[in-house]
Amino acid sequence: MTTGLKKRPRTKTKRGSSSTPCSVHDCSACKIRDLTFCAGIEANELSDLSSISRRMLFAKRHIIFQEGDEANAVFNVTRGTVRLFKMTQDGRRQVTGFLLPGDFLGLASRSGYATSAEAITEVELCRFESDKLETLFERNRQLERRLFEIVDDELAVAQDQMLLLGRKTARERMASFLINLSEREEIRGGRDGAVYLPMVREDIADYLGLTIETVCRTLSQLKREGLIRQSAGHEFELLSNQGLLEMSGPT
Amino acid sequence: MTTGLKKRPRTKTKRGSSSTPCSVHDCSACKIRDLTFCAGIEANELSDLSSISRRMLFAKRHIIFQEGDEANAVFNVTRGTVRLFKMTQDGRRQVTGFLLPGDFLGLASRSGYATSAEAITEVELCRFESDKLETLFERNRQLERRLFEIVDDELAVAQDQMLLLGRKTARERMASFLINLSEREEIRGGRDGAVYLPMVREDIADYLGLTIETVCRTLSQLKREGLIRQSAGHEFELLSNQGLLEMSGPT
DNA sequence: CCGCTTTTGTAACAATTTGTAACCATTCTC
DNA sequence: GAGAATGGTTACAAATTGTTACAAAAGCGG
Repeated sequence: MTTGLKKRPRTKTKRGSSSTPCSVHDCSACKIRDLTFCAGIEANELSDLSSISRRMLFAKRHIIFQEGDEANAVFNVTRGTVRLFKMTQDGRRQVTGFLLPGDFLGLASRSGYATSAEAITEVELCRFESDKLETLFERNRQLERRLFEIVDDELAVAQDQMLLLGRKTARERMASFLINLSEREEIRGGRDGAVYLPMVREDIADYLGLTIETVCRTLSQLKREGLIRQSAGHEFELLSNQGLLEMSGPT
Repeated sequence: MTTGLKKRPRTKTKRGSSSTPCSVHDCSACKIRDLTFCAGIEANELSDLSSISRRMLFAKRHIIFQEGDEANAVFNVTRGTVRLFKMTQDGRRQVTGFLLPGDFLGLASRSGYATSAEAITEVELCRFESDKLETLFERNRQLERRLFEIVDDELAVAQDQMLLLGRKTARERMASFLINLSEREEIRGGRDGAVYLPMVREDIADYLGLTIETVCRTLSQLKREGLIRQSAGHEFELLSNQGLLEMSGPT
């Protein structure tokens, strides 16, 4: 690798103004509840959850929260795609994750949110104020345990990503990325072998520790080799899951 | 970066045989308690903690647990240094962290321990069986919350490491590493500006996503530039914290 | 204390990835 | 609908880092 020092001009993001004010949400109608930390909650307790959750809408490119902001709420994505990232003062960026519907966001240490969160597409979120959630935990330990599990999983995912960033080649990173997204979309009811990539090349580059150009070149290579096909603007098809899996590098 | 594909012959590790059978431990005498999740526990509850903790000793290079092992215990390091890592089938390794006295280990998702843990030096641990700890949590929510905090912190550290692996140069990585260890050792009572590196170059390389040679080269460079000095085999001195900080790359 | 192994250090060379630049396509704006 | 801005792609040069090879130093076991 060379540096990653390049300071590319980055499209301006917009601050919260266009998020709709909160509106009440009905958790019992939530179609992706089983993917979230709200899974496994008793039917008669769903109203508890509904009562403390608020639906929010963010337009494309709008910031949901920023690294270091005081963390007084957590969220579930119910629609759209979110990017989490850290920035350096000199403009380098590391995307730490992409969130799909059902994913959780808002983890924080004592120094506030650990990353910034930004809407890639239009995004709909369920918002839970931390202190209200704490109160609910008092009565529902199960819910708390579920959240704990989620954090543990996040940590495991982060460690896998360290392996990718520290020890995998560009091709392996791209293959890992495509397979990972494809699997996650399949769980959410996506068509097998189809991958939707709403993020731009720069997002992928900053996620995989590469440059835009390397991402482009690698994608082109994979196309030439018949492993993937670009069926539409942001739509890809994985033509050989097997081949990509082998290429993604051993676990 | 090039590949990281190189499969170096690695020194054999030894399996648990040389860990001493558990012996009871007195938590009230623990000198590093304030660094661990046992911090902030009431004096009259320390005996609860003592009753479920067991002291264990691991010789240099011995495995404490392996990635995927069923996770039925967590640990605190009380003496020595531990490395956490993930391995690929083809022999690549990513070290996900080095643990010093006071550090916690044993985080796991549902699929067992997320990483392997190995003693770099002789290591002394406090072992807590998970189910006994769970029972204690029922009576002491504070303890549980503290553990939660620790996991959150780990996640934040992991994300910082992603930034390092994805976006920092070799020099910046080395500088970050030295400063980070120095700060952690200072908290533990180490001499200011002194860093003890019990791990070998290969460990550092696998932690920073570099090769042994690059680690050597970079350390030599830093020495030539008067930023560090090697006072003894594994002892280093940071001669310009300022310079290293600047070099470590912006947060 | 000696001989072996392991670890560290250095250098020359090679390779992957990046940097740069030019160009095209698409979308947005006025 | 023209022009600007954004996003994507490719070619080629440059560079950091990896690879290979070998020597020096340190550590270890007998």
